[in-house]
Amino acid sequence: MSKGEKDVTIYDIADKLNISAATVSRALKDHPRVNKNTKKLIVKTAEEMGYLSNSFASNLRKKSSNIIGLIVPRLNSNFMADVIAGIEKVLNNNNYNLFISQSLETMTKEIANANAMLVNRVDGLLVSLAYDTTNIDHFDPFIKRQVPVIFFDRVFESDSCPQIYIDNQKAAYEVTSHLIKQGCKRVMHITASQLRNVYADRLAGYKKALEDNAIKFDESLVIINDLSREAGIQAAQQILDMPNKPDGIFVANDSCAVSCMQTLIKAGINIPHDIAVAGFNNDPMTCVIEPNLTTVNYKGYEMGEVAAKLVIDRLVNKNEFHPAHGVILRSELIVRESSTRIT
Amino acid sequence: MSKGEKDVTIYDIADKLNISAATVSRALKDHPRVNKNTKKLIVKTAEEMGYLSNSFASNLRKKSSNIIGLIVPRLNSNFMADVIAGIEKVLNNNNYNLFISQSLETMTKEIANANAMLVNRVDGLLVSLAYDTTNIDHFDPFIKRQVPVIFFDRVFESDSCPQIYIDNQKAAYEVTSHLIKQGCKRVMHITASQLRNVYADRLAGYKKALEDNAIKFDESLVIINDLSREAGIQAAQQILDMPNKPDGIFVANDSCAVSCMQTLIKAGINIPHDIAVAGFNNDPMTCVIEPNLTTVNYKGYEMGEVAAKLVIDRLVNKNEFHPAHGVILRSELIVRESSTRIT
DNA sequence: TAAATTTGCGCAATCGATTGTATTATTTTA
DNA sequence: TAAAATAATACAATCGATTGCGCAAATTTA
Repeated sequence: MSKGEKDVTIYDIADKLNISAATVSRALKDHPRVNKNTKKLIVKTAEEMGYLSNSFASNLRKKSSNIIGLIVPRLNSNFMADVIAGIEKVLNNNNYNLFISQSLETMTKEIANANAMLVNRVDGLLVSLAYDTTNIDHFDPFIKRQVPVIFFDRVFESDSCPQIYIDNQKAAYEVTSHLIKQGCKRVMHITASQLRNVYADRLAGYKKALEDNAIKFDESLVIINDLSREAGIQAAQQILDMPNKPDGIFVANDSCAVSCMQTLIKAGINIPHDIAVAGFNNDPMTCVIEPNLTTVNYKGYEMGEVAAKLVIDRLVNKNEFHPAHGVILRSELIVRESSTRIT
Repeated sequence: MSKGEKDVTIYDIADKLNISAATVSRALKDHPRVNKNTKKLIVKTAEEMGYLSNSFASNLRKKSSNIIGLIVPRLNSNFMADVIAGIEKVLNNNNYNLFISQSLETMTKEIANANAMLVNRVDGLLVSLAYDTTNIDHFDPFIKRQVPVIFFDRVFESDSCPQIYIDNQKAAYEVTSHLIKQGCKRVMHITASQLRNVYADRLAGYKKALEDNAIKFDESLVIINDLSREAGIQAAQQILDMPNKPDGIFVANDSCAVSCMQTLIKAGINIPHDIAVAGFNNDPMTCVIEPNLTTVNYKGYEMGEVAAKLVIDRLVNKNEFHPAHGVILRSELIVRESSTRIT
């Protein structure tokens, strides 16, 4: 099988140069106590011999992997792509690698992912929770081992883990208020699992806006589903069957909002005049659908950066997490035609 | 710093039970030469003590990581999400983990990613190439070390690496033929870097279809860009400036096709009657744009599965790669309103 | 019942890099 | 020039799991 020449080790280099492996090791990591010329020679020889440091050995000895784990619900969104880009930038600058996995919105897979991260001994963990995660016991082993765990976007209240998110309640309040200002009297809200802060807070913001506008909260105007495209179609059908239809809809994500809109439009509903619609996330899709979708924008890239900086700060600079665990990032309402009645 | 109790090792378990570490090690991996009762006791004790196998030590000794690397141009597409899901399913079933990274379409980052994979000693590597990758020298170290490298979708001709892709030429031929059948006489083609098989083959298929329909190939009807949304807008503007406009456009990906269409429509062009349009990939967006976009569908999930199975087969079953290196998967033309003139 | 197997377990080397503690060579200081 | 300080290198233990080999006990076979 392995006709391939054996991997070159620091011992091979040491033998060749008649020096000790310790010096080779130190030279390769630019230790100050090694003579400059020796260093140069060693580095050159290592290169010539095709040396590749064995990270297993190194990690074993150093008890660290320089790998940060990332667990997200899904990868196929622009938001997550931005988050990842932000994380990668910071990690690369600090010589850390990223281990990515997706839970596909299930706690089961999230647990499996966490275990994989544990076994592969990541030095830190960044997490955005799945829909149905009811507790975060699966992250306890990390905390016990002093591996920093940081939640972003879909966070979980925990004293041991910092959290990064936007003010979802405020954002939802703004969306709902905006719809009301456009003349909506019966605003519907479509959202997902109330286990997740992002959806619970958005519902809270929605309720608060109703309240502040003296509109009575109507339970029948709230739909909780998985915010998938299919769910959007179903929700639309449900709306079409309603005798007393809403005149505004605030959907907690864009792809669901879009499919819902499409279905409504096909059924002859005029948007925004019969029903005004708003989404959340500012997905590229929002500018493809006609009329363009009002939505909430927030910067995934920045969120990724902040999360990564927090871990790095903890790992590299040995800083304890700031006592105030929450970092709240900015978001903005983007008004487009799907909700514009007054011009 | 680390007040956390030290990690439990097999030696701790061995001491506690007054047996050897060798037996503990064997018991934990269910070695047949260990008594069933001893095994049970060891497993139970390990659990109680909160034992976690140290993969560094294990990997060092076994010279394998059980990690497969994945390098893709971008993560934020539905196609890639499907691919990844397919890969993960197969890998999980075989007790392998996945290490994901994105090149963001640049060779520089692709090389950096490859090096990270090398350092972290993945057991196998799955790759879809960036736009501007001109050679695959950065994968040589893997091949030298007998680490299987498999290309999918955006492949590179190489004797050492199997390739999985669709028949892009045929698919493009079908798209172009379809447009011609709808009455198009001047079909434009918008595509990307001809370094990549997918785009070179699509151009070839486009040319072949023209030829077979006795239409002379016109260089000025081919635009090569990066197929981004912005590029689609630019391309549309370029078209609008043309004195002799095309009456059909075949774009090599959907998001570019969509933004191009949007721009054309805004300028008063009627699609499909003035210009018929077709894309590639069957992104969800194709059913959001009006008129819905004709496109080519191919199954990312299956492609991921096949790629992963190939590595696993090589690693687990020690099978050499099949002499016929290419696996060609099925694709299908999906005709929608953006190109339907005849009904 | 003696011989041959099989079962169960331990010894000790090994994987390759790191690092605290010598040790030797060189330079500086007194 | 001897003593002290510094620079450069080497020694050897260590990280924790794996595994070939050996040995004893238990079981089977003849």
